[in-house]
Amino acid sequence: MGSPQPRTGAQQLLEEQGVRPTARRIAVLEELLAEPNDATAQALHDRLRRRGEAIGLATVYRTLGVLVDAGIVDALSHGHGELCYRLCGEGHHHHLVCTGCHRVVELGSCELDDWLERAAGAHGFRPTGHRLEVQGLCAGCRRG
Amino acid sequence: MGSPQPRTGAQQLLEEQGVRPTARRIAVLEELLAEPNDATAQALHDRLRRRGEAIGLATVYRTLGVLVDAGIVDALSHGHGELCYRLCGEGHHHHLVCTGCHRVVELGSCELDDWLERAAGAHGFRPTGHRLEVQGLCAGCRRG
DNA sequence: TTTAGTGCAAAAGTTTTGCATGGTC
DNA sequence: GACCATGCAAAACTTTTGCACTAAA
Repeated sequence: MGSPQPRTGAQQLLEEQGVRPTARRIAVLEELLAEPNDATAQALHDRLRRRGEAIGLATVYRTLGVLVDAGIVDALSHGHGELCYRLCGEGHHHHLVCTGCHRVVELGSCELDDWLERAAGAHGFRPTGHRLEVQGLCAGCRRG
Repeated sequence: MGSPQPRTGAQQLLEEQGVRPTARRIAVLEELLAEPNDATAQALHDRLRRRGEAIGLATVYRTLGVLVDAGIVDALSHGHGELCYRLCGEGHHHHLVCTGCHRVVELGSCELDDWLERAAGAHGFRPTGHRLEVQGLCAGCRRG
């Protein structure tokens, strides 16, 4: 009874979300757990190969798609051609990206809803979702 | 004195922004002036060809880049692989996109600055810019 | 005439897909 | 054993670049 051997956080996360916890998926998720900021699919693939995982690029893309669908990771588009992926906390939040070092911080509370409801309503819209991305400079980069 | 012949709005807009008003650039800008919402570079190219313009796809991309640099159009990234371009009004604003019909409305006033200053400051960040994209359903699509 | 813009084709880069194979339930 | 996941390679797609040529100041 109980788990005979400890499962990694990654494996547990996958099981909780009803995603089959394969070795590759665990590896991708571990890489994201170790990444405080966001990373492209290509970057994740590089790191996994360097770490010794025999994983294909297509699998990284497929896995990230599965993780996004499961709500485990977020795909951010910074406005260039590629998407960035990032493990996300619970609930609604936004990202604060440092333009100096690319560090990402989550803004937990979102107090936009009331304003949005009014502003969108004035145009006949009912807002169903929104995405806010804030650029800024973190304390370190302001000094540096 | 005065203009001997009326210039199109597009040509005037280019001149005002210090962009050389070539035939191709005028054509691209006219297409954007006629588009109330946003459009991809490929879509604009298609329309221009269909309209009879002998314009290359590369030129459309180059022109859009010039127009974005000049602040005449905005590039929106909806989170897929391609960028959408849209003629923009003056000053700081945000976009309200209908997920039903892809209609875009500009939200003129932005009341986020105070909140942002506080929220970002709590993480040691100084916000330098932000982008808000709101998804919603317009009145027509809610009925339809 | 000198510079900047354009067309075409090729290249670069990211992401997706087809298919045979291997792993998981 | 049935089904899902994966590796590999090829394809699809968006965007950029090189270069010869043309148009604008």
